[in-house]
This record gives sequence, C-alpha cells and structure tokens, in this order.
Amino acid sequence: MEEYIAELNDAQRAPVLQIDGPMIVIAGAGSGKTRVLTYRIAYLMHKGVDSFNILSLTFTNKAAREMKKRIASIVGPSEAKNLWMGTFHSIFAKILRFEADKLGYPSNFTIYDTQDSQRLIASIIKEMGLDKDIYKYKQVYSRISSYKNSLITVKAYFQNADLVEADAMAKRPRMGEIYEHYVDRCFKAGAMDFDDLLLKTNELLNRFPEVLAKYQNRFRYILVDEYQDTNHSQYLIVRALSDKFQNICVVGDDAQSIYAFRGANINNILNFQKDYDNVQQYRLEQNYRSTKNIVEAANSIIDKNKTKLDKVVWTANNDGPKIIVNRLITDGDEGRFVASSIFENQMQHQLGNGKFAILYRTNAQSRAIEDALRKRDIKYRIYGGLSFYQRKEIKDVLAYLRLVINPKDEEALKRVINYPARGIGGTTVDKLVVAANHYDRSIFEVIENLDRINLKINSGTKTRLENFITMIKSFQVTNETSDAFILAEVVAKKTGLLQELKKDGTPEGIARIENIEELLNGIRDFVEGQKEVADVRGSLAEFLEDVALATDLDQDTGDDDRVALMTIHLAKGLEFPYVYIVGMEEDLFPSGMSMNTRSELEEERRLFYVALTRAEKQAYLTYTQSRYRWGKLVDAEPSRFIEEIDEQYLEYMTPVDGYRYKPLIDSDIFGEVDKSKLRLKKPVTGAPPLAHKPTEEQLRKLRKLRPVTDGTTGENTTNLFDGDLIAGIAVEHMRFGRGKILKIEGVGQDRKAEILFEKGGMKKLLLRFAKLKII
DNA sequence: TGTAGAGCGGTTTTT
DNA sequence: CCGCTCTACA
Repeated sequence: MEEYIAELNDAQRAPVLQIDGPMIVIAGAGSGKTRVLTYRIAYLMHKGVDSFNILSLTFTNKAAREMKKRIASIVGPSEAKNLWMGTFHSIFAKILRFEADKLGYPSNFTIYDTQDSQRLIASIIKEMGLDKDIYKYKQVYSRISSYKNSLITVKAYFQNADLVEADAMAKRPRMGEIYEHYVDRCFKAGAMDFDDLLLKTNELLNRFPEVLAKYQNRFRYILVDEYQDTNHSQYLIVRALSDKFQNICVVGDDAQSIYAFRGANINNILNFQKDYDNVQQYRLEQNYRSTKNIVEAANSIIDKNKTKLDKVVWTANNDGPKIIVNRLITDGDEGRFVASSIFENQMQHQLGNGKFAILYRTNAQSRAIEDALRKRDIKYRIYGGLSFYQRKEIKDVLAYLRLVINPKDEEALKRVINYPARGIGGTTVDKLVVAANHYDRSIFEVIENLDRINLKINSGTKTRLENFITMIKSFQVTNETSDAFILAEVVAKKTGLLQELKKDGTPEGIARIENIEELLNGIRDFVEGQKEVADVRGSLAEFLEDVALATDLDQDTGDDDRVALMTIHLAKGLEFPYVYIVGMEEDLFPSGMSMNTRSELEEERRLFYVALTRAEKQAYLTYTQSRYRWGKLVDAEPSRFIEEIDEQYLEYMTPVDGYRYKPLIDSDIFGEVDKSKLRLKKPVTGAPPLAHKPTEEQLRKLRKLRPVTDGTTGENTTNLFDGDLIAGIAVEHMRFGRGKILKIEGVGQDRKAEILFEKGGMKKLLLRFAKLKII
C-alpha cells in the first residue's frame, strides 16, 4: 500500500489518509480525483475497514467498474468483491427491490425509462380530454420530474399554493391531476420511473427508521463522486445515510457542474461545509492532464463566471500548441475539416483512432461528422443519442420480457399487444384502459377477467386478447424452467417479431434483425456471467434492470481504437489527447435555449470548460457560417465563448477575408456535388416581386447588412434587387466571387429563390445562396 | 382493423 | 430532416 501512497502528491495524499469524518475534495479538472477516490477506498480497506461497509456512488456504471477493477488490483479481488459501487440509480434500485414490499411495490417492479414515462403521460393527457398543445407531454414530464427531484409528492404539490398557482398561471391548471394520475398509474403498473428510484429511496429511509438504521450501519463509509451534479433528492439520501457515522467524503468540481437541467443543485457542493460539523476541505489544483495552453485557456473562460469557489488550477506540463480555431462554410465542410485534420495528425504523429474525440453540444450534430469520417474510412464510435437499448426493435423484445416478469407493466403491454399486428386495435386498447382505471386493476388483469366485465368487445377480438394472454403466460412457464437467453429466443420467434422484420426485407429490416441477434447474444453473455456467480434465479429481472439503467458509456464493444463522438455532457470525466469541439456557434453553443438567465449561461460556460479540459495535447474549435438545422440552411455566428478565451492561447486557421474561403482540400469542395439538388426549377413567369427600385433609405440599410441571405427560404432576398453587385458563396459546393444580379425570380410565396447571376461574362442560374453580400 | 401518405412539430444536455 | 399523428380508404 505504501508504494501507492507514495505515487500521490501532497494534496492528493491528505484526503486519502484521512479515515474518519466528513470531508470535501474540490478537484480541478485533470487533477487526479479518480485516483484519490480509488486509493482512498483501498486505503480504508488496508486500515481494516470491511469492504462490506463502503458505499461509493459514481456517475456512470463504467466509472464504477473501472474503479473496482483498479481497487481489486491493489487489495485483491476477493477483498473488493463486497464493495457497493455504482450510480445512485443502480445502487438504490437494488435496495428498493430488496425492500419493495414495505412500499407496497412488487420486488420485480419495472423501471420505466423516459420514453415509457412520456408515453404514459401523453395517454393520461388524452384520457383526460386535455388540449395536447397546451399540455405538451414532454413539458409535463419535465415538470413532474422536477417535482420528484425536489421531493414534492402529489400531496405536497397540492399543499403548495405557489406551485399550484405557477402551473395555473402557465395555463396548466390541471397539472396536479395529471401528476396524481401518473403516480397512480405507475404504482398500479408496478413501475418506477428514474426519479422514483431516488424519491422512493427517500420515502423508504424516512418512513422506516429501522431500515434507515440498517443501511446507516451498513454503509459506514460513503464516497460520492461528481458531487456537484447531485440533485436535492440525492443530496437527502446521502445526508440520511451518512448521518450516524458522518464518514462522508464528497468529491467534485463546481466548475464542472453541468446538470442543472436535471435538477442538480450546485449549492450542494458550495454549502457542504454547513451540512456537517468539522468538515475537512481539500483542494486538488494541479492538473496532470493538459498542456499549459489548454489549462490556462480554460481558466480564462471560467473566470467569466460569477458563481464559483476559489480555486486555481495550474499545471507543470509543457505549453503545448495553441488552440486551433477554424471557420468553415457549412457543417459538411466542418465534418470534412475534422476528418482530414484527424487524418493528418494520425499520419504526422503515428496515432490510432482512439486518441481523438469529437465533442458537440447536441446529438443532432453528429450526422455531418459521421458522413465525413466514413468517407475517409476513419473508424468511429458514437456514444449517446439513440442507445442500443432504445431502438425500437430492441425495446419491442424487451417489452415482451418485461411483461413476462411483470404482467402489470402497462407501457410494455401497450407497446406489444398489437405488435406484430394481431388484430387488437386502438379502440380495444382504449376500452381496456378505461376498464382498468375503473376497476383499479392492471390491463392484464382486466383481460384475464374479460368474462366478468361487461365490455363491448366483439368475440373475435376477445379471442385474440385471450390468445395474447395465453402466449405471455406460456412465456412465464418457459421462464420458470429455462434461462433468460432461451426465453428471449422463444419470444423473438413465437411472437412473430423476427418474422415481421424478415418479410420487410429492406436493409433497415435486416439491420434490425441483426440488432435483435445482438441483443440475444448480450442476454446469453449475461446469463453465462450469472451462472458463474451461481445465482441463476431472477436473472432476467436483473438483466432488465441493467438494461434500464445502462448508460451508453457503459457498453464495452471490444475494439476501442475508434474516434469517439459524443456530447460534451457525456464526455465529462474522460480525456483524449486530441479533442475537436465543433459547432462553436451562437444559438448552438451556448444553446439558444440557455441564454435567458445568467445562471443558464454560466452553466453553458462550465460546459465549455468541461469540453476544453478533456484535451491533453491539442484542442480544436470549429464553427461554421451556415449550418443545416431542421433540414434548413441557417446562418450562424461564432460563439461568444471563442472570444472569451484569452487570445494568446488561440491560433486562427482561416484568414478572415470577406466571404471567400480557402478550402484545405479543393476536391472536398468540388468533389461531391449532389446532382439532384442542382436541378433547376422552371422559371416563374409573371412580374418579379422585387423589380422596383429601392428608396435611398432602403439602400442605406442594405449596404449596412452584413450577411444577406439564404436563398432557399427567400426570406431575406427582399434585400436583393436586380442589378445589385454581390459577392458570396453558394451552397452545394459551388463557389463564386463577385458578380451582378441580373434577375431575381420566384421569390415570395414560391419560397424557392432563383437568382440569375453574371460573372466574367458568363451567365449562370444559381440556387440557394448561403451567403451573399451586397458590394 | 390496417395502412399509406400527408402534415406537423420539434432539438439542448441524461440517469 | 425525422418520426409521429391524423385522415382517407381497403
């Protein structure tokens, strides 16, 4: 053990060596906090603390697995086995299963993912006959989620006049009722949503002192990673559990708090000292990860934030190269630039794909990047977005499995009762839902007792319903006698799911079949893993739980040498030698939806800080002049965050020269013209709407305009007139310099601008101008 | 009841 | 651009 301790610097060593009492470690980016956590746990065990008494809460399951592995390599695998490590959600799901009966839940309760929850809410809104344009299910879901995260139960909601009034003011006076129904329906379905896993844990610990005492005694030592991202619900759990022994160690960095939208409360970390007596505070300020340029550039950004703890991150590393900033014309160009830059770096420094990461603000941005990487034959892996387990075909199979384990699971049932189609339509399901609500039973139970209920369902449908129930019950029998893999195989075949996809025959259908096969393989691996541990029973339920709480980051695909593509949120805690941060544009990053308040903007800034501090050697920032958003080309402006970096750390790659653009690789620009897009529209006859002469006043305004227009929408083309001299760049990879507009046609209702353009004696009809400037 | 085809609305970020 | 919902018809 001593040799490990010796590896640490003084600042890191101190928190490792403190055994008892509350402590907070403020750890700057790249300062080795994971190492501190790992060694601290190992050291505790070394000093005689039973691993059974240690609870360590991490941000991802992957982080937990890796830490556990590392600890096992220090103290030995058998010692490390009893450690409780994982995310809040996964740890407390396990505890809740064990204690479920106390809360009136079955131990095999289902975990609803976001989609399940939202679908249920949508259907409740419909059942209540509310206007779905006012009660948007996504908004309602996020309201309910935030109530839960603040421990506001339905009862508390109705008692809280402020909340009720706030919702009434927002023209949603029946919010509380929806909330009530939602909670009811989840309970009846034997289901908990993500927020319930925390809320119900709180309920459990509050209502049952003996249960609280049990877990307090069990978890004598508690460690919480990424404490800045805990929400109120999580905070209360930690407080309750640590209350008796007060051996609580929280680690975090206020500068990296990026989950406020999910209820994370930065005050949890800012106020930690007030929550416990005699809190020891440690700071890790030396960054071992990044070059001086990167560390100092990142500091210069975070300095702009008002809300923060005092902390100076520094590094003894080399200066390294400056951060490269590059401006591209479109998102397609951006992708191509990143791909070729990665390629160049690989050639120059002999690097594999795994050394590179491309980070973006929104998942939708990955597409253009992916296309470019594919063309260059650069292997990549995309994290997040639609994860494997969220794909339709996978969710379908899983829904059947969920139903086997928990027939009350309403969302699973509704999902597959008529998929593949078996003649049970929406009308029938609606009747069943109404009956289920009326009798206060699950839909499954209603169908089981159809004979005793007077429902207007014709005999044919009735038979089909009964057949469905019989099929699910037969699966339950299979589940009793066989393992999860065999069951899943039977399900895929007997339900006709595979059949359905096979007859589809499209490449997509084939990919879906392959996905299902992959799922089956996954289940087989899981089952075999379980057999080794010898506890085979309940394995399907456990598999489903793992799946429900799996992060995309948790998946290990084996071949790791791929460029990583992910959102910045997902990149937290990771590091890469080369990092490309793309889409550095106003409205995108910072997100247009997060610029309303100071605190929102500060969170965006912290997000940028996180992004930049992922880089070890070199960081790139790119932005475009126009980008496809919602299928439309829209103008973009450079992000304010670029300007906020102290200029001495930056190097601009593209000279700013009007709107001309010097491509890095010419063929990239001219190589791939999509012919179909170049098809010219028939000229519109009739009077051109803009043929009149502009007034002096209009002209003056026009000259001042900087970027003029996007010809696709025709919106701004009202600023252009026959005879104007313009300069610009057309999209679809055609460039031109200066020229004169001869005629504008088809602007207005038609929305497709066509501009006849003259340049050097040649006349050309151009479509879809990205940028134009009147000169 | 099933399905094709149009129309619409929606994008932050995730356990 | 994509996926979902609504509508019209078999």
